[in-house]
Amino acid sequence: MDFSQGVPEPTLRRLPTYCHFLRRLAQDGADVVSCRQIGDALHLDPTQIRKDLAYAGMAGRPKVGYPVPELLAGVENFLGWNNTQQAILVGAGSLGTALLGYKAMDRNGVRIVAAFDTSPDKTFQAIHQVKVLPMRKLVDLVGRMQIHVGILTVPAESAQTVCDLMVQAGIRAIWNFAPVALKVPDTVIVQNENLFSSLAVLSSRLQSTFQPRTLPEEDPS
Amino acid sequence: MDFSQGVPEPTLRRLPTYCHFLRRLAQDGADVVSCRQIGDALHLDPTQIRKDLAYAGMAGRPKVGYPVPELLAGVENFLGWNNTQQAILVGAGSLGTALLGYKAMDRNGVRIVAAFDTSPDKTFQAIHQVKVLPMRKLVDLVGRMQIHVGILTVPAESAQTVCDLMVQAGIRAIWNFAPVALKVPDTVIVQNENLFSSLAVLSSRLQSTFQPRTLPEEDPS
DNA sequence: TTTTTCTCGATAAAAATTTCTCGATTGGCA
DNA sequence: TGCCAATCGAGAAATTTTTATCGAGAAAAA
Ligand SMILES: NC(=O)c1ccc[n+]([C@@H]2O[C@H](COP(=O)([O-])OP(=O)(O)OC[C@H]3O[C@@H](n4cnc5c(N)ncnc54)[C@H](O)[C@@H]3O)[C@@H](O)[C@H]2O)c1
Ligand SMILES: NC(=O)c1ccc[n+]([C@@H]2O[C@H](COP(=O)([O-])OP(=O)(O)OC[C@H]3O[C@@H](n4cnc5c(N)ncnc54)[C@H](O)[C@@H]3O)[C@@H](O)[C@H]2O)c1
Repeated sequence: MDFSQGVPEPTLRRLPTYCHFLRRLAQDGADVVSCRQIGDALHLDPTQIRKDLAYAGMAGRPKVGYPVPELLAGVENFLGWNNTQQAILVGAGSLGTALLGYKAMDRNGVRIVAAFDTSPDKTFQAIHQVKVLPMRKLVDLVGRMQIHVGILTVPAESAQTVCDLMVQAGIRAIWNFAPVALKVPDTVIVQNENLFSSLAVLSSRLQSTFQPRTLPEEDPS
Repeated sequence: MDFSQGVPEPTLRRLPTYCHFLRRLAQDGADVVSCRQIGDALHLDPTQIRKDLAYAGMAGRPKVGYPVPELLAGVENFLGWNNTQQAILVGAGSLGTALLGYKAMDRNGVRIVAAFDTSPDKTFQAIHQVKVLPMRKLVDLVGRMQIHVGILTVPAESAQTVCDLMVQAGIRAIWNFAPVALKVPDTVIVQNENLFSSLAVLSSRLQSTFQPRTLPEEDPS
């Protein structure tokens, strides 16, 4: 398999889905699983799954499939989900609160160890067992705890400012929920999460079921 | 331009970003904008932007660029964001509450007109001015108000049940936040929103900055 | 007016990704 | 044991998406 370019992003995006499915399978006590089974459950092409798993370094056996526990462990390991990254979250608003309360995060590679906010109403409280601190504590805490991941859930207009602060503090990867393109040094990774992108795909598809964009060819009947 | 296959999904996912940028530009009173400017601001290739805009049916003028108001209106119109879809949300928990409070939704093609939940603690209250109703009211309301879009924010184990109910009620498109592959008839559109996909891309990238997956060639020094 | 420069539109090339095909391996079963 | 069916792995082909190139139009400058 060709690793010179790293793993294709689409593959990377599918792997967590496999993980989730495999976990349920493991709970149900399944020993082995074939790509076909996974494909049926997840509505994906078996060949593609096989290729994705190969990227993650997993091999199966003909006629049998993949051993579920090994496969799960292998994929989780590949994604770096067994040594959880510690993260901070900035912006303990609606979305921030939801993320703080999202228990599944722990099992998926990230643990939020502290939140930050400007609002005095929020600071020095705990939201879902995570302390909310004032912004001035950010740089020190990030440096002291060697935190690499920052989650950005402040309004769009504050995003760049907060981003700069994160970078200054030593954050290496930013998960950005604000709908802006952050400016960062080359050494910092930004992953944008844009809800409206998905929504656009949905509305566009929906719209085209009402009034298809393509005029149909003459019916050959 | 070739519309026989519909618009490419990557294009569709980029369009909302352009919209957001254009809105700010329009607020600032800009008359025209070139692909180059957009590309600089959004860190994208100008050629790609031009192609995306062409898919949306927008044309510019050489040397000048695109007129901002027309471009914005055109893209919004293309995405169906000017005749807002009404939607219901099921699962008024952490995430559901955040979405109900997300004001920007209105400007991006979807208005949540009602929420539903099984928990008696939640029902008959209003969250962010949206009423939360018990599940038994769902089918009637969806039918009566001719609602086509459903937002699914219940725990994974309830997702399929709720999905079936939505389909039965006449929902045509489901925006699914639960990490499961829903089973629906062909006529129903499902758009999955999987946070952990993005997170996987982020952690994988971060991991490879620490220990690149590719063994480096012999150092030529 | 003429020249220069910028930007679009269309087409072509390149790259990435998905899908297909085929042979090989394995386990089950007569 | 020997055959059959299921499944994997690898490479080829097809498709999709991104990037590059070129000519032309339009404004600004000379
Ligand atoms: N609510 C959603 O469902 C949702 C979904 C997707 C994306 N988003 C995006 O997430 C961001 C936050 O949305 P929200 O709905 O949670 O908003 P919100 O207003 O509820 O929360 C924002 C929080 O950030 C804090 N804040 C503001 N400026 C700050 C600063 N300079 N430094 C630190 N903290 C600051 C505020 O005190 C507030 O607590 C927005 O950019 C929004 O576009 C929200
Ligand atoms: N919290 C997050 O940040 C987050 C992020 C991404 C995805 N998700 C996903 O969104 C879903 C909800 O997450 P959450 O954190 O909001 O959970 P939550 O427990 O806070 O909320 C779930 C809500 O759904 C309601 N509910 C449960 N079963 C129901 C049913 N059968 N019919 C109607 N309502 C029902 C509950 O009463 C509760 O109000 C989960 O599938 C989760 O994986 C959550």
